Amino acid sequence: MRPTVHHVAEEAGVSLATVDRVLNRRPGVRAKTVTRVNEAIAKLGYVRDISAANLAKQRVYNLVFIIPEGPNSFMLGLESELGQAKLYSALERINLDILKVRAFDSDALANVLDGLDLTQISGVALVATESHRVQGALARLRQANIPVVTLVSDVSAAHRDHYVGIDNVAAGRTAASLMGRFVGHKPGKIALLAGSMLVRDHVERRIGFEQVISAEFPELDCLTVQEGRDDAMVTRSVLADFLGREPGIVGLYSIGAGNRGVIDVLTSKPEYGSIAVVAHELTEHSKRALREGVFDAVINQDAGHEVRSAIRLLKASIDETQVIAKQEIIRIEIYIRDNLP
Amino acid sequence: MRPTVHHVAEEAGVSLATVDRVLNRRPGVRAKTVTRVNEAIAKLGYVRDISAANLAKQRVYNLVFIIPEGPNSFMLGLESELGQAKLYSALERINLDILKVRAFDSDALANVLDGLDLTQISGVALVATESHRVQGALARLRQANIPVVTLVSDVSAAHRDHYVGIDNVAAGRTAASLMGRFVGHKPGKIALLAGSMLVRDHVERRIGFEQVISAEFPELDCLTVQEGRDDAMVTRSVLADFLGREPGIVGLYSIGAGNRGVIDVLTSKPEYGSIAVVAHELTEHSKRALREGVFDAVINQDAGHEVRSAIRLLKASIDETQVIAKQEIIRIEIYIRDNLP
DNA sequence: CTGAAAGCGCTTACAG
DNA sequence: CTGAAAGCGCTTACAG
Repeated sequence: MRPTVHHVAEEAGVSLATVDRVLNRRPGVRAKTVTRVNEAIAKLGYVRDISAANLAKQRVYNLVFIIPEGPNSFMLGLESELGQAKLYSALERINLDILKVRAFDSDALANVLDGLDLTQISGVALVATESHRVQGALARLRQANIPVVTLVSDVSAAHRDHYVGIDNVAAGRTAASLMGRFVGHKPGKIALLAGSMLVRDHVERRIGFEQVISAEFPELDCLTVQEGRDDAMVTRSVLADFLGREPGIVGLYSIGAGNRGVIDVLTSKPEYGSIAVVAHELTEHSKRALREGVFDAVINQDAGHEVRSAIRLLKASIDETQVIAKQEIIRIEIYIRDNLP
Repeated sequence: MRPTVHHVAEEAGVSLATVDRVLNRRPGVRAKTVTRVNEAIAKLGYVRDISAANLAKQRVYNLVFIIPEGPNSFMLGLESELGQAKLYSALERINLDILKVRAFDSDALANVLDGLDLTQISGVALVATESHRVQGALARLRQANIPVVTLVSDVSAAHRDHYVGIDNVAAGRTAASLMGRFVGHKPGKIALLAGSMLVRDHVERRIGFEQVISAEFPELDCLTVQEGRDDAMVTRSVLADFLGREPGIVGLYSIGAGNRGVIDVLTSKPEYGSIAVVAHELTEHSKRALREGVFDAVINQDAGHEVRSAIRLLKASIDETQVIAKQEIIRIEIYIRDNLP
């Protein structure tokens, strides 16, 4: 049988209240008593039963998720996963608040962060757009002992406790290796289409992509990055123009969102059918594009996994417990027509 | 505030004990009283706090995992994940027992299943080798109301509650699509190497693979399947012989385990360097093979995810609660050199 | 067929 | 600085 606080109290010759004080590092216990209790804990191999503790405390975890608003399918998917998570989290005394903020707008993000009532919040997860103000706001949270997790798009490591997302340089390299093989060593130009070069994830994917193309597929030539603002409408006109005026394109790497716009353009002219396409994020649109042969591969990160992982990491920070490291690694998933979920 | 048993009792005008009887469907309550309590539950939207219930019950979940023994790296990985899971599961009153049985030996498996003490067990997960006797043994478990989950290799759906693993036909199709692209539409022969044609997963992968090759890459010719018993030594000699006597092989699909043997043979002669290779399961060996360009792609299923999923599914069956369906889907993962975890 | 009281492992005022 | 008692939401003998 697992030892309980009662066993520890008896072993240390103190009361339950004192054991509890030591366990929770509350002040007002003599150093000598602390030592006695800690020795008893070590001797018995006592491990606290967190659910019993939470029951007694009537603890509630108030977690705030801040995500970009707008018609980006991936972010809508993330939001829907958060909705799902909200339902079952309630059973574990976890409250999820979802706040939306303008995409790519670091000031708007900083405003939301600054507006949080720190006395009401146990942890924060955010899809970051980095800026000096955002960094300051995050520092304030962490000073208040509120754990911060970045989701999908990171800030520099000093300003958050964890990053939940993929290694975007590696994702770009992965895209490039697939692209090179799909094109099949015939020379040509590669079009690059991103949401914005202001967010770290898109920048990093591009870096990884160009690394591998220049090192291993020198016959391919990466053109200047076009920006579609992760918006299907903008993407459509930007890409249509670009393909119209650049002949000899054999491959397209769609770094960001806006896949609907990409698909519209690619299916608008028969000659675009031969372009090898690697895109990001599995959505209903990109799944269909894979099935119909418009896209050749999609690199994905599992939004549901990311949401659950962020929740587990925040809760573990708050409880000061361990997570299972391998469970929290977000994989760079490759999808082709045949392994769609 | 969430309603509790106290609120339900008051609303229904009964005692806590009676509420508890209804909640747990215990006998000895008048039908009329049952209705009153259920109405109160519905009216208040009461949801039982499982951790409080488990605390009161001092409930322990005894889960048995049955996996094949032997030097198969994937199964050793699965075992190590089970070891990990054992550590943290203890915190949630879950006991894991790991039983090992000879690989591909359905009688040995049936013997272990028949030997289980059904009064001591809450749930069973097994890597299945199917047979009539195994089916019978599983039926006996399920009659005793013990949930059964198959892991990695399935039996027919009537004999288990859940299957935790990938769709192996789709995995085979995925391997074929990659193979076809990697070979690059030049004609040639494809070698197929499996562990055993007695296990469903290997049979299914082969079916999927040949479907896609014959439909979409008619220039490729699949040769007779060789069996390596998921053993590196056996695999090595079988494959070396085979490649020695079959000229014109442009691709190799390694359906099962025994990757070490495959790597040894492929690196033994320079002319094998041009063979496109798709294999299964990410292990230290196959990762190295990807990095060094010996393998072109590896199809993987995440053993850690499978173990955790099996535990969650068994626990949910026992508690009669819901799981998050999407979290329990095991993905057909594709790894190339660039997206290794 | 039903209920009052004690207990699961932990925490929290309150008293001293 | 320390302890006795009550309580978190649920379940379990025991009594009637």
